[in-house]
Amino acid sequence: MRNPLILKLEQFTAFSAEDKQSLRELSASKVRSLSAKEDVIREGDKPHDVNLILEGWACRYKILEDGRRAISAFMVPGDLCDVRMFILKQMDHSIGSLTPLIVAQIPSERLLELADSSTRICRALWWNSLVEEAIAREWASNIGQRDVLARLAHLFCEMFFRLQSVGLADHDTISWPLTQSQLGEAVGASTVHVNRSIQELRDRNLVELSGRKLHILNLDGLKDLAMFSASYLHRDRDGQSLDANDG
Amino acid sequence: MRNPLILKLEQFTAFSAEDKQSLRELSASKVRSLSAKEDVIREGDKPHDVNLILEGWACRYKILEDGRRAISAFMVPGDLCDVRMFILKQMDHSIGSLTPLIVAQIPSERLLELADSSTRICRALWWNSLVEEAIAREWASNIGQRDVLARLAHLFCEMFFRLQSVGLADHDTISWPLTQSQLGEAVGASTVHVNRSIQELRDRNLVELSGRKLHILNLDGLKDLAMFSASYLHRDRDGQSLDANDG
DNA sequence: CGGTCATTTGAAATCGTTCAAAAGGAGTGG
DNA sequence: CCACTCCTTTTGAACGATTTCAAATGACCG
Repeated sequence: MRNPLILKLEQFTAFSAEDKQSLRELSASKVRSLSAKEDVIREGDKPHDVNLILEGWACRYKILEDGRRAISAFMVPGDLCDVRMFILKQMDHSIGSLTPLIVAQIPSERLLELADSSTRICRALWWNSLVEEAIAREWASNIGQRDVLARLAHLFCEMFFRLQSVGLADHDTISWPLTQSQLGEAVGASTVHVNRSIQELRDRNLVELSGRKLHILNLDGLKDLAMFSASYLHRDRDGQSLDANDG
Repeated sequence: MRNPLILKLEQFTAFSAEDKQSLRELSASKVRSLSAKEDVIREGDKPHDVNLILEGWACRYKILEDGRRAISAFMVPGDLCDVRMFILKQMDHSIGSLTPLIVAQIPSERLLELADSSTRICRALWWNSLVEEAIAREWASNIGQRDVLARLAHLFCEMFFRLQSVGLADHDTISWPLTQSQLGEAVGASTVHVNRSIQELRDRNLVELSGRKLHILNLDGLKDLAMFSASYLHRDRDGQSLDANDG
């Protein structure tokens, strides 16, 4: 199996064989399996390891005082859960599994050592945090300015590109483990309305969603409806100047 | 005048006199004045300087294809506009002034040098980016899960605490330069609805908003309504262990 | 085959938008 | 100080989007 972290970071710069080897060793750290609907980390925790998702989906969430759950991000293979913990005293939100999950628990010292030892890897990790921030901002403006139909279309586009970049898109199809109610917690809409909006996307022949698979029938149409522009994902090898040349 | 960047970063760790001096010199870099409604940086730009806001308010925004403007963040004195540009090839959104603005244009090399020379400052800057990311996530869940009344209440709370931390709150009053239509672009609501929601907040004796001033009459009530918890602002000196002891 | 959870449907109630217009500042030039 | 203008705030009313509640249907698991 290709390593999803390496695949993702290579969107930024080309690694040397040595870089890749170090990153692969990192992912071979203590591997942990979780089932669906468990917490990887809980709000208030001060974790010592960084969790790298190898398989499955997770989400960042908060429980509001009135009991509802707000999902603020989805995380898929290649995503690092909590790099921020080098600095922040405690988690201000929780991370929970949405499917059975396989994560590598990377001791934070090892990650720091690696970043210190290779400028290329250090920059790539930095790039990665900045892209995560950009995704968070895009999420906010997605939810703030679009109607629910376009929000869903936008989310479908984003997850398609993100999974594609870690080798998890099969042509125009990705796995889609989310229930409509989880989708509602993410886009800020009721389950009923999510359901009706998905039907509308289906009627317009943009997507097909069944059997935990999302099949994108008309990517351009979906992007138009969502007003989606992929620039915030920064997949354009911003760090080319750092490229290693021994691949 | 106290330096807003120092005040802000000191929420994380206590600086030495020397640290403070370096930071002060940074803010004395080329100072630029802008009037309201200008762009500080435009989407697609590749800036070479980092802009530090010394006075005034700015916002991050994108223009959507249908012409509407989505505001995804407000920026106030002490905020650094675009640290991300060390890594990313180009801006994926614009930054525009909302009031007349005074910014220090810090050459990126100087900021990097400073970060290299002091672990304390380096960590404080890192902390700052992570808090910005947390603010972006909170923004998303604010807009996704709350009704417009609570969204406004939440934004009022956030800006109050942020301005307070850079010494710009006068007891329970902060300056509030935003028009209701700008507020609408930020919280994802029509101007009319923003107006009616503000009236409701007024009727409930939570805030008073007039003459470009926001007067908070009942902070606890406002926080309850907003389901506001300040933990995401990480004002609790997470980096205490790095504290200098010569203040 | 029953039980549980996810999806779908209908209808009423609520929230928020849109359009159009009036009222209220704040600044400018005479 | 007034008249004029521009911009923001406020109001009313109709319309549209979305939620809520309640119930039916479908899918999967043991």
